[in-house]
Amino acid sequence: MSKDKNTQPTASELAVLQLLWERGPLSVKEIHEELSKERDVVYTTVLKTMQVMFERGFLSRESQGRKHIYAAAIAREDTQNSLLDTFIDKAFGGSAKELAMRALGNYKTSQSDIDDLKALIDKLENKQK
Amino acid sequence: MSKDKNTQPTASELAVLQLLWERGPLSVKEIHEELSKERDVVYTTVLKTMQVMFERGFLSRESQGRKHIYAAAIAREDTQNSLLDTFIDKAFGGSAKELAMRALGNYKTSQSDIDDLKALIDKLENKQK
DNA sequence: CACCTATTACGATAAAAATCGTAGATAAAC
DNA sequence: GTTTATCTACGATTTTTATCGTAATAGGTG
Repeated sequence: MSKDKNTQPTASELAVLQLLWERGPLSVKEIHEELSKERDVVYTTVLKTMQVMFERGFLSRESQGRKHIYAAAIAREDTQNSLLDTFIDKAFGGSAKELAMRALGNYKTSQSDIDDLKALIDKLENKQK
Repeated sequence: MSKDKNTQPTASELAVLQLLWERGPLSVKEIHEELSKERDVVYTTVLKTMQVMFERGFLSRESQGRKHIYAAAIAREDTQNSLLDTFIDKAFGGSAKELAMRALGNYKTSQSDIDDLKALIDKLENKQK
């Protein structure tokens, strides 16, 4: 009913979630292979992390033969929103607009990005009136 | 040019920095008073945090009588940019645009916010061509 | 069926961050 | 000049997160 206090994934947990969100359910082995491309990490470290995530309710899993196939049990959008919320407070003193403008100003945007943004802004403007 | 790897303030350090960025140099006592409004925290905890921050080069300080007046030694914008960078990767799979749109979509924006955004987007668009 | 080996389970440790208590020092008050 | 209140210094501990090693097990393969 009331939500857990403890529902914000840590940095390494997020790395796992990203993969599952993007590619669907995966085994520990597959996650480990993926993560290993970026940095050195031992198999059992990943395993342990995912076991903890399972306990925390961030992942679900089903057995397939002797192994487990894990899936994200929390929604990407919800999670991102919650992280964003925390981050805006922590780093931008609560100003979402400041954050958005900084993000846009500092990174490359394609024409289609710009179109999307324009559309969003129109929508915001209309909602306003 | 490129910044030290190890120079990202932690969450509690950021809370201190925010205050200093907004209000200018302050004593430990003043920071403590401010932070106490939000959550329970013991004086020496804040002191210790600030001492560590001083060692880490995040704060500078000068003596005033028997006490120290601390100031932020790292720029707000630089720090925010660096944090943003990390955050975009960690939580939004590297997409600044996704992050920006989410931030805008989820929080209230005033007309003047919208005007600012439009201006920024025009600028981005022109830079593109 | 017996052997391999991929896989899980789990405890232990390490590393990072946050918290707090005690001691000592210095200025201010008397 | 003695006392008192305010601050700093700093070590120790706790809490959280990340890492890893060892042992047990369950399936597939010969």
